[in-house]
Amino acid sequence: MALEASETGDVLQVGELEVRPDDGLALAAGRTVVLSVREFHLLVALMRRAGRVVSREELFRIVWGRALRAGDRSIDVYVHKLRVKLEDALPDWRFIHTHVGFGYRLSPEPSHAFHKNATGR
Amino acid sequence: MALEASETGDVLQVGELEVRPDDGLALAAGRTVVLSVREFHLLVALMRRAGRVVSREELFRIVWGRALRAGDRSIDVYVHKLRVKLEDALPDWRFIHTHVGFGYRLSPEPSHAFHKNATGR
DNA sequence: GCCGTGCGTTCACAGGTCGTTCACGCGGCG
DNA sequence: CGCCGCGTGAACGACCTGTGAACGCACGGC
Repeated sequence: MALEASETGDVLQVGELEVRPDDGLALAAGRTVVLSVREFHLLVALMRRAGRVVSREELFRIVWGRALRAGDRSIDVYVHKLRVKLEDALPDWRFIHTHVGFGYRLSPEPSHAFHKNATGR
Repeated sequence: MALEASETGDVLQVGELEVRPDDGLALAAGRTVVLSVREFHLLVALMRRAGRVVSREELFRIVWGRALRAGDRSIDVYVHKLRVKLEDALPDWRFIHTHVGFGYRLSPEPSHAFHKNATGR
């Protein structure tokens, strides 16, 4: 897996976002972001795979601990909740990008980026 | 920031173009290029055969998983879509070259190169 | 026990994207 | 000229996502 720290007091950081899995703490530019348990686990999972496209299957298995059933939209809903809270905390950045047919990818990008074809969605 | 570790298997690279088949990720000069599933598979297929002329039949079989029917123009359409997005991401380079009657060949060439008759191989 | 609140799941509708197929145009060649 | 191979824009139904809301539940206070 990643060569980032393992479970010992690690601090995940992506852009202005900082998360401490062990402490159940999420910070946006220093200010704490209030998340529910699911939201938090989902964010951690995404941050541990920052920059990569993660399939819904994988995300669901990691966060929910079981296989994703066909038609289950929980992930979409939680991604949305996360987006709302992140956008609320850091309006100028977009973190969770959709790759249609593939999954989601987390990485910091200016929210006003040209919507052409590069680094988006 | 997370280190963009390279723990995944293969990373295809052609010029400024980089593709990670396992992650469903395509990068152009570092910036991610948003592709649909078909576009992505087509690009992967071409990159795995970079520098060689690949027939439509072969490409179709690889990407679509079935035999190319006479009159099917899907390939042309997708090659075009790919060209547009690649040109959009790397305006100074042309990647997909048509070999009339034979197929397509992927290799990086300066877009302003004189169209003589030699450049590729 | 009764009620308010927060959470996680599921619905339903709306909007977007994708993949395929048409239609039209163009240049090369017999 | 007529045909063939290819480029390209558009049309269209199928499929995928975004999103607000409804539900059922667990918990804690009163």
